[in-house]
Amino acid sequence: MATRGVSVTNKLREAVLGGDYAGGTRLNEVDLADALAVSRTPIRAALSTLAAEGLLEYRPNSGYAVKTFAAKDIEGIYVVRANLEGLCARLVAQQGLSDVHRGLLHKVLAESEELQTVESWTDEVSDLWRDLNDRFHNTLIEASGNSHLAMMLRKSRAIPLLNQLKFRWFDMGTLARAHDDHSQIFAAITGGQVVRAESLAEEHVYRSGQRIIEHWRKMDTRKPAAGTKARAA
Amino acid sequence: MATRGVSVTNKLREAVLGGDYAGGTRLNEVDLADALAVSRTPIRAALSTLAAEGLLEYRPNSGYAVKTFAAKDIEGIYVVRANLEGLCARLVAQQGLSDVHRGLLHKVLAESEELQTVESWTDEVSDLWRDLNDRFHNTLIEASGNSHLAMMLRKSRAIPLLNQLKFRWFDMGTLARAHDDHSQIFAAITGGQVVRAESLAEEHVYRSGQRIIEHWRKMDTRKPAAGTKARAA
DNA sequence: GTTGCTTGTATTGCATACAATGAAGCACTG
DNA sequence: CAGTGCTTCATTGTATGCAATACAAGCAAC
Repeated sequence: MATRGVSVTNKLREAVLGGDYAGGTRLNEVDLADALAVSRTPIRAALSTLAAEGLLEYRPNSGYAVKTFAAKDIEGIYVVRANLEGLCARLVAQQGLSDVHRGLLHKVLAESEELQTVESWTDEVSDLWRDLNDRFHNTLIEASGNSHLAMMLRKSRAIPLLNQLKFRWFDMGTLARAHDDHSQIFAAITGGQVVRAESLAEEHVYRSGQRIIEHWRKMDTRKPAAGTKARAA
Repeated sequence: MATRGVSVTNKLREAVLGGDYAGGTRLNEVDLADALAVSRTPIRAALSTLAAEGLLEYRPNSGYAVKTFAAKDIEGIYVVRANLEGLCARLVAQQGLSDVHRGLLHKVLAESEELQTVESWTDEVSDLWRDLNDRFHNTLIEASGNSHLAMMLRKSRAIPLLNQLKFRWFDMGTLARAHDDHSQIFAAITGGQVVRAESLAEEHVYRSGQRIIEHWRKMDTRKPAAGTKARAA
């Protein structure tokens, strides 16, 4: 078993990414210590780690707060992410896929294909697709063999609150399009079409980013009172 | 004045980036606490922060060690960084430069031009150029107005040991070429040549990366005994 | 000589006590 | 009544003691 510090860090990270705390929420050390049944020490370790990861904001003598993201921030993040995913696809197309990775991607695409047959977009389908989507992108990242790129992309994908939003608003048409994008990217990669792989991947991410920003904006304006210092119950 | 934790973090970060510790060096908490005349608590905070930043590696119940970078890692980092700097230049070219930023860049280029007249490449010149180079790139990043991109680039440029290597091996020819690159990039941006700005910036970083990898490789093979557990005096 | 166990020691993990800081409320003054 | 300074309290910052873990040296058995 890992140390308390590590497991608290993971728990807290999940909570923040999962949207358990509103943006701007201040995280009180003793409350967290109570809630997780540990002392303040591992809590502090976790908080400083998450702050360095960019999920929290730190102000000396004042503590940690969940970082807030405006729609404009999300836009900036997605521009970067699109570029990096494009780079990733290009690298993979250049150096070719290993049998293992090709197998994994093939499996993901087959399961995605199967998912097309469902009737309507339920939460269950949403979860399934999220898993497939993650597996597709993660496999590509792994196949690039570039650990720094992997780290950057991980950071670009870890945005508080986003997880609870992502894919909930999907419909079958959007799913079909996303699945088609994945297929095309895969085809371009296996076909050694380097430039095309890059463009497709970049465009794929960019488009899904546009959609997310749209919905983020709605969510943002729905509770503008938050402003600079939102507070949770 | 900031808290001890913060200032220790900064001191340690500088030390690691400046190459005070060999790659793989284990950082002992009590030794550091002694050396910096604080208790272990702020030391631990600093270590966990730096680990999250990717400068140190953490192993539960074993402590923190300076992350080691093989030439291949540097290569991977520079591929990413080149891409991001390209994106940065593109964004700036798209949205145009503010008067302030144009002024700053102009000043940097003027000073760089002046630096061309020196006779030989001394350490002093090296420091001057490092400053100018940083200012050029940082201004561009700031002008992009994308804080996430800024963060990613900061992480891509913060590599332990690199600072002590960078530019020491330059010569006047290399300087001339780098300065010319900067000028061209600036021209492309002010001229609104979006694609050209991107290509130039990407290529500029990529090339300087190639040079650095070369020298890193030399440095790497000079002390291969280090292996997995190099140790500093 | 090698393998496995045991024990000792160095080092990290955690909890807690206390100090320091900052923010909110209060009385006091103009 | 507005504004200012003080007091108080909640909260974070730091130090330190003790517990737990990992690693290495030494020993014993084969």
